[in-house]
Amino acid sequence: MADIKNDRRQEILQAARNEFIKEGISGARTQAIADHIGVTKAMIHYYFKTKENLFKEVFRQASKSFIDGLLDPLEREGPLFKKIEAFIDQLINRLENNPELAGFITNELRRHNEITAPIFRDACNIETTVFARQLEEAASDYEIAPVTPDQVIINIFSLCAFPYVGRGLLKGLLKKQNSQQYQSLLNERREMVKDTVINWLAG
Amino acid sequence: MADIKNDRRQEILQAARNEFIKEGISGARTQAIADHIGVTKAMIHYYFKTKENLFKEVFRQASKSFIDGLLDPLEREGPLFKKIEAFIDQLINRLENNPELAGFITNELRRHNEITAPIFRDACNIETTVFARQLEEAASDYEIAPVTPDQVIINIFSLCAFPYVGRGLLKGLLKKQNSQQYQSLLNERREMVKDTVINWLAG
DNA sequence: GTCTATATTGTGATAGAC
DNA sequence: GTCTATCACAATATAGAC
Repeated sequence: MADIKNDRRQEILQAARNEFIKEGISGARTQAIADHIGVTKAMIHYYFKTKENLFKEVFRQASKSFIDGLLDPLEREGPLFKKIEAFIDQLINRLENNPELAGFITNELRRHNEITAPIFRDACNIETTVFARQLEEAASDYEIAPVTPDQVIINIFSLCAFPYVGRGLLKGLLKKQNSQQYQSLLNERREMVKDTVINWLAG
Repeated sequence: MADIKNDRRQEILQAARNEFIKEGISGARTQAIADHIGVTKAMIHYYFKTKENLFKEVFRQASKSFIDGLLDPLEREGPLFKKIEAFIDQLINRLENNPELAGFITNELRRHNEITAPIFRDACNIETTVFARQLEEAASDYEIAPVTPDQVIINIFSLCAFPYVGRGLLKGLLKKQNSQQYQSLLNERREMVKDTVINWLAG
């Protein structure tokens, strides 16, 4: 039946997602994916033809799940600073729920840009027009310093995502061998990132 | 002679550095390293025994070159905000001079933590006692908000490094297909990062 | 020190039986 | 749809000649 066929396909995709996120496309092994759900490599070929096809599908879904709706809080009606806080909350929630996802996406974009950039670009089919206009108005009313939406988004993403993507680097630099020590630093950051961004804008 | 032996060793290390930074340990090929300097793979075995040994040596040098002296501006005498600005300048200089280095280190730490974390920890043999004391004094004099040195360093690293490590992600998100457009965003950031950090501390 | 040649294992892909 | 068996080749490691 079509349902059985679809189930098996989904099962492979799920196992592939785990393997690719953990190992990257270069380190991932089709054998490991097959083993994990108790089928043979031939099944992967049957449903996806090649490892690269399977990777592309995983990367597409990973990108979509990370990006979809991410900027929505900025596009709703409401006061500027409230919206920024809601956006930061949502971004940190996503990072917290899937701590490896952002690192996977950034790294595969770095190492295999040819393959991944078009897929990621496609997933980033989102708008920021409301937010851009609101920033401009606030700046011309002298409520905030004159900044571009691009730099606001870079700042917020950097402050939120790097502690996850660069976790190992920061743990070494700050000498936090204990993971709980580092996690409590992360917990403190939610309000701290909001302060950092708002203070910067409010000047 | 010992010098010739040492030269060839260095030559292999240099080629390996390029290959490993570009491909990571999983994607790197010993054949590619050998080809690049016109020797055979047997040479690599002669000087380093295994690919993993060679990688460890490359990662050790990469970590040291990134970390050594990095926090020095914070440990010198002088006013707090000047020191922070000098630190940000130096960090961005290093990222600019070697845009792939931070991404390499963060990713190998994520993917091969068992191997890399001890090496990186060893490279991070640095002090921040002067800076920590200065932050504490400024906070008790109400010159700045009460913050820990750890969070200051996380904020600065995030704001400086993520635009390089997560370049592909941000380019997609901001729809900058043109690399020059993205580079000019990076150029604007040097002063902007300083503002962001100082405004946050000054409250 | 450096190379050629080869051992050994791993890895993605696929043909063909059921 | 699923498996067994196998191909073709890539990759690291290494022995042995020079």
